[in-house]
Amino acid sequence: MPASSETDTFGFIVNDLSRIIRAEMDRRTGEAGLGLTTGEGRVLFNVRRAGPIRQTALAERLGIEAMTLSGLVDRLEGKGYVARQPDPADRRAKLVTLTDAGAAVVAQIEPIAAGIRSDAAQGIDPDDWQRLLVALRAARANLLTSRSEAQSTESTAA
Amino acid sequence: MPASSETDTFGFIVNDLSRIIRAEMDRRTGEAGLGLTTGEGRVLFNVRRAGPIRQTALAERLGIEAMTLSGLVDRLEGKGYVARQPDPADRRAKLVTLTDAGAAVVAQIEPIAAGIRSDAAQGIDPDDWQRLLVALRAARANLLTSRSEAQSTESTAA
DNA sequence: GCCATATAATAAGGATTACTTATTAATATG
DNA sequence: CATATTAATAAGTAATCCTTATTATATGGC
Repeated sequence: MPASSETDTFGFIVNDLSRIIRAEMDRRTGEAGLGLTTGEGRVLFNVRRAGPIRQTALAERLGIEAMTLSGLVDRLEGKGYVARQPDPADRRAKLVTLTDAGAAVVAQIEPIAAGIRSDAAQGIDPDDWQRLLVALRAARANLLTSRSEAQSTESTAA
Repeated sequence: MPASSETDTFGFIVNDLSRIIRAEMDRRTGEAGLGLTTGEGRVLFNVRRAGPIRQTALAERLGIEAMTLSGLVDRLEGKGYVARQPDPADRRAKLVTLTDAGAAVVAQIEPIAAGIRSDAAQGIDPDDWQRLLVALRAARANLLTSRSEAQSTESTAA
C-alpha cells in the first residue's frame, strides 16, 4: 500500500488497519483451531467484562443494533461459548453469560490479540504508542459526538 | 463505548473508528445526494491518483482480491464514474479510467472526507495528530510485514 | 512453430457484518 | 385497564470480502 497524499489520510489508514487486523485475527485464531470471527470475539470479550448482561445493554456497549447482536449471540450460543438465561427482573429480557468453554476461548484469544498488538507496535516508542491510544480514543469520542449531534438536529429539523 | 482495559485496546479502537467513519461517510455523502459506499470511494480516489491502471494493479494497491475489485468496478462503471478500456499492451487486461462524472464525484467527496477528518482531530494538538498518522502508518507497515512473513514461512513449511 | 505454464479478468457462490422494518411478548404508565 | 414502551427476534437487504474455477491471452522452453 503506497503512502501518497490523498489516498493515505486518517480514514484510509484506519480502514486499512481494521481490515488487516481482522484478517490477522482470522488467520492466527484459525491456525490455533479457534474458529472465531472478529465480531464474535468482540462479543465474548465484552460479555466476560460486563458479566451477565442484557442483549440491549450489550448491543449498546458494542455500538451495534440489537438485531445484529441477536445473530452473533445465536452463533456463539451454537458453539457453546455463551448462554442465554432469563432475567429474573424482566421476563422479556435475557442475560447473556459466558460458559466455561467461552471463558477458555477468550483466554486463548487474549495472547493472540496481544501478539498482533505487539507486532503492530514494533519499533514505535512506547510513549508514542500511549499517546497514540489516547489520541485515537479522543478521535472516536469526537466522531461519536458529531454523530449524535447530527441525529438530534435531524430530529429537531424534521 | 466504555473505556475499559482489555475491551479498549488498539484493535478494538481501530475497529470502532473504521465502523464510525464508514457510517459517517455514508450518512454525509447520502445527504449530499452522492450514493457511494466506502469501497467505491476508495477505488475512485485511487484511480484518480494512479491514472489509467490495470485491475490487477489496482486491486494490489487497495489490498483486496482481483475478484472483489471486479465487482466494485462493475458498480462504478454502472454509475458512469469509471470506464474499462482495453490495454493496448495486453488484450487480456483492461485499464480502469476515471470519467468526467467520476472526477466530479471525487471532487465532491473530498471536502466531506476532510470534514470528518477535522471533526475527528478536534481538540487534538496538530503535532500530536501528525505523530499519530506517522505511528499509524508504521503500525500498518509492521502488520503487513508480519503477514507476508507468515505467508512465506507457511509455503516453506508446507 | 507448439505446448505448458502463467496471467488478466470474471462467473459463481459463500460468510460476515450491519442495517431497517415489523412482530410478539411482557412491562410500565396514565 | 388501555396504551405506550421495551426486549428480543423474524424477515429481508446491502456491502465487503473471500475462495474456486473458467476463459482468453501471453510467454518461455523445446
